[in-house]
Amino acid sequence: MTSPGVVESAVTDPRLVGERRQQIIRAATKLFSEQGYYGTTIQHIAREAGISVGLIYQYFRDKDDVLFLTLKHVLETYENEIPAVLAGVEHPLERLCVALGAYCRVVDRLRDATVLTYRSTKSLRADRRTFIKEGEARTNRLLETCLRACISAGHLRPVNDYLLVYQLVLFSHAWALKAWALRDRYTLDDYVEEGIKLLVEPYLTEKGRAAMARLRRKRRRTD
Amino acid sequence: MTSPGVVESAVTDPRLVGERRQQIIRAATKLFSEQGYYGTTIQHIAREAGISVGLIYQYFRDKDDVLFLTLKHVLETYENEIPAVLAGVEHPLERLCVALGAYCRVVDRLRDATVLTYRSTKSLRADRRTFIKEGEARTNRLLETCLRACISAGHLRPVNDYLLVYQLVLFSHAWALKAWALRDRYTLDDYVEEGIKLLVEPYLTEKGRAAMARLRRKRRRTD
Amino acid sequence: MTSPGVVESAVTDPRLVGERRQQIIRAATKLFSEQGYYGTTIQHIAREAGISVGLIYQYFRDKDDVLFLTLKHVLETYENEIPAVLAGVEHPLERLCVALGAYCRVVDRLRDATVLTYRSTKSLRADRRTFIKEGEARTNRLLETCLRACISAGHLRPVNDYLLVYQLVLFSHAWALKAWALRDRYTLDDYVEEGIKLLVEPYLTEKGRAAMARLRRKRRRTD
Amino acid sequence: MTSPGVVESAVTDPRLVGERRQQIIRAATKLFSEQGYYGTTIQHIAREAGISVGLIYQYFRDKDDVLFLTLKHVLETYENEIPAVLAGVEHPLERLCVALGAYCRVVDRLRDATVLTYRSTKSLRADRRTFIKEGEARTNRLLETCLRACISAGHLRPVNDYLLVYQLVLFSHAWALKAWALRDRYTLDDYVEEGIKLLVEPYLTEKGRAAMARLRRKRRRTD
DNA sequence: AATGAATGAGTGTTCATTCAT
DNA sequence: TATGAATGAACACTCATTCAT
Repeated sequence: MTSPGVVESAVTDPRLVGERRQQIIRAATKLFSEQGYYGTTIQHIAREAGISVGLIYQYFRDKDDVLFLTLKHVLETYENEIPAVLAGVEHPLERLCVALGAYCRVVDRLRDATVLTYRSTKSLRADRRTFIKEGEARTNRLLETCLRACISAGHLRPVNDYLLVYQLVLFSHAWALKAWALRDRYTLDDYVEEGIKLLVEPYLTEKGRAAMARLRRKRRRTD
Repeated sequence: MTSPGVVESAVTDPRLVGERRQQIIRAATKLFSEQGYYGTTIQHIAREAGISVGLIYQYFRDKDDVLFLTLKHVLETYENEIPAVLAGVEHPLERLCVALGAYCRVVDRLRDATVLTYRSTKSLRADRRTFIKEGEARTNRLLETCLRACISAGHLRPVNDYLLVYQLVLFSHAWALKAWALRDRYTLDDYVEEGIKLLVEPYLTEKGRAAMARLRRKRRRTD
Repeated sequence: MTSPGVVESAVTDPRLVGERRQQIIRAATKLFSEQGYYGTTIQHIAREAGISVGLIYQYFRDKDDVLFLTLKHVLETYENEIPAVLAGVEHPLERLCVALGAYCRVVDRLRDATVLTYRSTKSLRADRRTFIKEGEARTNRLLETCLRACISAGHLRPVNDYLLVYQLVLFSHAWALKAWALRDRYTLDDYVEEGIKLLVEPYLTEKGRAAMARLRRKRRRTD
Repeated sequence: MTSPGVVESAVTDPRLVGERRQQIIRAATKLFSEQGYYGTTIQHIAREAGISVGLIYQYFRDKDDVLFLTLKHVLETYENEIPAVLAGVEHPLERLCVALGAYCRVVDRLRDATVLTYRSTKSLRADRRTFIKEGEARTNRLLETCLRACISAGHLRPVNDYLLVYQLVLFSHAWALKAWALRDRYTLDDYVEEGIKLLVEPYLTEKGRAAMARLRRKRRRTD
């Protein structure tokens, strides 16, 4: 059959395909996030996007397709945004902290869509569910790389990096998943700061602690 | 009108009500977990439970009711199990570790239902959603109490207990949420052990480290 | 099959059959009248009658049976009540007026059930519908006899007695059918009085007018 | 929220809305009349109308809506037809007789729907029931106006016009309600003629009788 | 004779998908 | 390309009826 990651369209002009899909996915993300996959109808999406029902079926094969591209879009945002923010940052510890901050900020921006990831992945066809999970794993690896660099450089003592990455990811996701319990107590920046204190600092080596202090001073100057 | 946590039944015999409800919830938990709330029909549940469709409506007002009691059952398992396991355990650090282990073990046992909590809470009526969230908060407080006792006793250095509890909870939930990524690499016991290393040990004080070592020796003897 | 007017029962004791049926019909009449045939469930009737669902099926074959006996009961009330009131009344004009008054009074007492007659007769099986219509015709004939006696005696000029009987019946039924429009403007007694002015007096002969005046005076004395 | 008399449609083209609704109401009127509201399923209506089930829900919110518009259609026919027939008729007595004839003719044409009015009004939501009753009152007023004009002009002696109007209305409705007892004995025209003899002529004044005779002669000439 | 738990066919309604224009 | 009216399979829920106790 078709490969799991590709969605075919009846329309040939690739420029138009891109535009229309973006338009539809924007609407779908909003509605799926607010009312869930099953609470959102194709007719809702069409109205929200300002187009006709039939047109959606020119750009997506079925509703599953729309959900899939919606979730894929969230993952792609992670995969684009985090490396973009890391570009130019050299110091391993700084890279780790910046990556965590970037992750949390994307979660904040796509809050509803992040929740959607937890709620609706199982609504997908099996092969696409796998595809989405692989995307998630790829994002984790971005953090894993940063974490390992810190360990190699001796800033962090050897820890179970595999599980610690998950804790960092869950910490970020929690900003969306447990928004009702967190947003009243922390600003986003404070939350990231607390995350570093909780999930990075305890594992710092002597060297790491010194490096961290320097980074803190530097940051304070540039602010 | 009705308080959110109570579900009425057309059947009067309380013994029968208890039995039938359990029978239905068992079936519903299985199916909701496998196929989600909307992917599961009342017909499915009836067939799985070995009863007729109509009978479900003698014990639950509607499908929402079935989901609600299913989720409530998960929460009640936490709230019963964890205190039961803690009974008789004295040392603050041991209580914390035992609580984490108990939490993970309940998650392991109700793995599908735990995932269901994340997927389907939003499908509930608003007041019941709140009710479920409060149940979750109550469970968190069980861990929070253990954690604070450790800090008061000087075994753990002062940390952001509110967030650390969330990390411990997420760590436990991850055993269900990310089962596909974890169950190949860890047994449940190892996973708990790693959790302690990752989310408890780093915050130990000098005193805490000594106490922990003693506990470890004691445990090795009793095993 | 069974003859249309007979309803069989699984219970043999005829005394019990009579009592239970009355108990059930009382409940059914109330509920059918308030919520209509389809808006009333057998479970409602059982609760209202203070018995179990199963018991109803010991005394009636099905729901249709219950409706049938309910409607039959209304007709029988007419057929018993009107002759009872007429007994001993001699003068043809007085008999006509008394009959109309009795009819209206029964309608008033069985107001809801009378409306039910209009609403639900069609819900019956065909043969029973006919049976009910014949009962209605029988009641009409009671009035028809009174009316014809007045004409024969020269109190009323020859009129279309067949249609005038219908007008008298409709006038009585209107007290139930259009209650919302009539009960604010008239007491039951006034309504009957107006009915006589409207549907009897205009057809009086010279002789009839004299007789009517005498009757009026007589009645005033006895009041 | 929505005013009780308006029914919204998902379809925008007003021409189509009109056509489809008429098509559906025609089918519904037939079936509701034959089998009653609860005996008729949406599937039946769809098949009778030659369309799909879903389409009905594009033009009506629910089954209640279909019944409501069906009943409303009957009332509107009265309110349109009677004034139309009266247009150009000058003489008060002629107007009254023409109005009664028009009323009976509409009842004849919408016979089943008229019975439906009696059977199913209670199946409507409360606010709509009121709406329908008001429509009925409006139709009554058409007759009331004719009747009062006759009294003012001295053609009819003073009578209880409020109740006489009801008798005229019931007389017309009886053509539908008691069709089984009337249609074998009268043609529609004869029935109307008998109605005039029964419910108009007895109340004529001397002047009225003379006028009536002239009208009769005139009519015989034009026929 | 009496109970009420259990059944399951049948109903109103929704909504993904199609297709004539 | 784009529209939106039309379709009909599928679902939650009801309730007359049965039957074991």
